[in-house]
Amino acid sequence: MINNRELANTFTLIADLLEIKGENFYKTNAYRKAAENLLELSQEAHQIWEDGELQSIPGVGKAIADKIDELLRTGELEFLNRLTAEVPASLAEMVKIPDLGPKKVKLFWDELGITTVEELAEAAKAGKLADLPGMGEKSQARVLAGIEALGRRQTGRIPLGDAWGFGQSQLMFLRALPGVAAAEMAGSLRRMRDTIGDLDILVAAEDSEPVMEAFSSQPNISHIEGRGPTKTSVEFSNGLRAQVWVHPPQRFGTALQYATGSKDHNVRVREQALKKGFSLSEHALTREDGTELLCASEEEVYQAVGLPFIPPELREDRGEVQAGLAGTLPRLIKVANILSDLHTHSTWSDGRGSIREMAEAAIARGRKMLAVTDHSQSLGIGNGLSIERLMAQKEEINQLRQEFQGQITLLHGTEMEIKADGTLDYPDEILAQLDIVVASLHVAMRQPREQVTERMLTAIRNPHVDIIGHPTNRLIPDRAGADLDMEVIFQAAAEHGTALEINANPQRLDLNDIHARRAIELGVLLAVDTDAHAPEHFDFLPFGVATARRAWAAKENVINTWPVEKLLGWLENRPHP
DNA sequence: GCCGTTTTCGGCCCGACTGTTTTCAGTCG
Repeated sequence: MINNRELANTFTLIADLLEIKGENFYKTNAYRKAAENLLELSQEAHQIWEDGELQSIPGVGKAIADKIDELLRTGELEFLNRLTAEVPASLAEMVKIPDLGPKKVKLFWDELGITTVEELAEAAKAGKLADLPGMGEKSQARVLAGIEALGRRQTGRIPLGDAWGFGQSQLMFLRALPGVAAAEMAGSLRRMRDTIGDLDILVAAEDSEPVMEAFSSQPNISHIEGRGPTKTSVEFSNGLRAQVWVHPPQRFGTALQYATGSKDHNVRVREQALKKGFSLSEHALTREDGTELLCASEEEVYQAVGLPFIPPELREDRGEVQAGLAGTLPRLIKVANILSDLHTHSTWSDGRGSIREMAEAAIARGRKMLAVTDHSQSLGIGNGLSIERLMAQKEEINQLRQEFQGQITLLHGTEMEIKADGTLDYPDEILAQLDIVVASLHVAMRQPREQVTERMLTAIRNPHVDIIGHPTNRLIPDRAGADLDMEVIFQAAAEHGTALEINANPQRLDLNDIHARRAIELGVLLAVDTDAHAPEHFDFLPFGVATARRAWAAKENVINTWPVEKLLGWLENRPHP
């Protein structure tokens, strides 16, 4: 069955080819928008199709719904076949080259018959591009540079955790420059997406030139892609690209709002601004008579267009503007609300810290409760605990519990394997002796959807299992998660009162934002845990909380925010229908 | 092609930077 990604790729291809053909911008944009929305669905499109509800997908009207229907029924699309007969599909590869768009690609195709990236590189090297209308020596050189850059950038988006540290160091560098009043991260890093395309940084300064000069003179920059008074784009030698904007402090609010995006959110906000009689740009809110309303803070921007402040994590055009207008935005969970970490490891299995060290690290970060959940016996690679070792561990925790009394509550638990054959790794009578049970999938992830989903349901239905750890077991950026029927998982978790984890490790962030949001809608409780394997891993927490915020989670949706007594009561007497 | 508490037809955000141009087109975010 064709999945959402394949559908999205098909519509993106259609958009690219129509654009090269010179089709109306709004029509091509409609295909792109539909593709993006397909990727944001929490369910598979074919399930929606079976219910006959395709047009309930945002951006999908009759024409696109018919095309999805044809693709799902036949695996083919007559419209696309006719289109590729007219415009070679390989041209879509060429528009991915930086600084090349549909107009230039069409020019090379019309004038020189070029249909592939290889032919384009040859033509550029042979000097055939420079004489074309609108082209010149510099543009020809840019084409070659773009093809090289395309090769370098094949790695695509980078994990949030990797971009975070680099972004912070850039912020510190900029904030230390003379004349800089403020510097803030913007773009997808500020919105805390799980992967980051490039860094967007906003600087407040009266005089932009010295800032741009200092920024683009850093030794680890491999080349400067653009350099103007308000915007500079560079590529660092590690392959990461960054853009820096400089605006005067009194315009910082509009500029930060603009640079944070997302693009779709900004379109929505600007529509709202127009209704209030303003044209909104990064510089100001401009009235129809041309006078400007300057905003030093984002709060002022949102207020002026009639909206409450919208937290960056929500700015994805997933209904946040509408909710803001209706006054139904959630009160988002905060890092400071988290009292417990319910999924951590120690040297008993594959952790790098003793239980004592982990407890001390948790106390230092203000946690009130810590669950020690080492791996279970069948996970050999993780030094999983036999029943004998599990019981010995209980002794150690009982002793430490006395020692840490009044500082932190220690729980004895397990991260239990959901085994390949669908059974669980400890018998129920052992699980009954533990304070908390996290059940996770690590092996046989490539089983067919029905089989792996059924394994997960076995764990969810077990009355001793409290939390499902990193439900899909994806790894960012390389490993897709197991092919689970998430809708069925969520319904079962809601029914049995089993919490689903948002694993805060930036390589995991699993559940992701979209799945977690759907889970909340269906009444599922979430657990935000670090899965710490070392004391410093407790610092992953903000990534997990950010993912929960992106899922529109309020404090009460996340069991880690509950007071210790309430959470202990839940673990003890969880309703098990 | 999609969409609607100002619309079922007529809209659909706004600007920076570059290169090739003497006023603008293309690309990008």
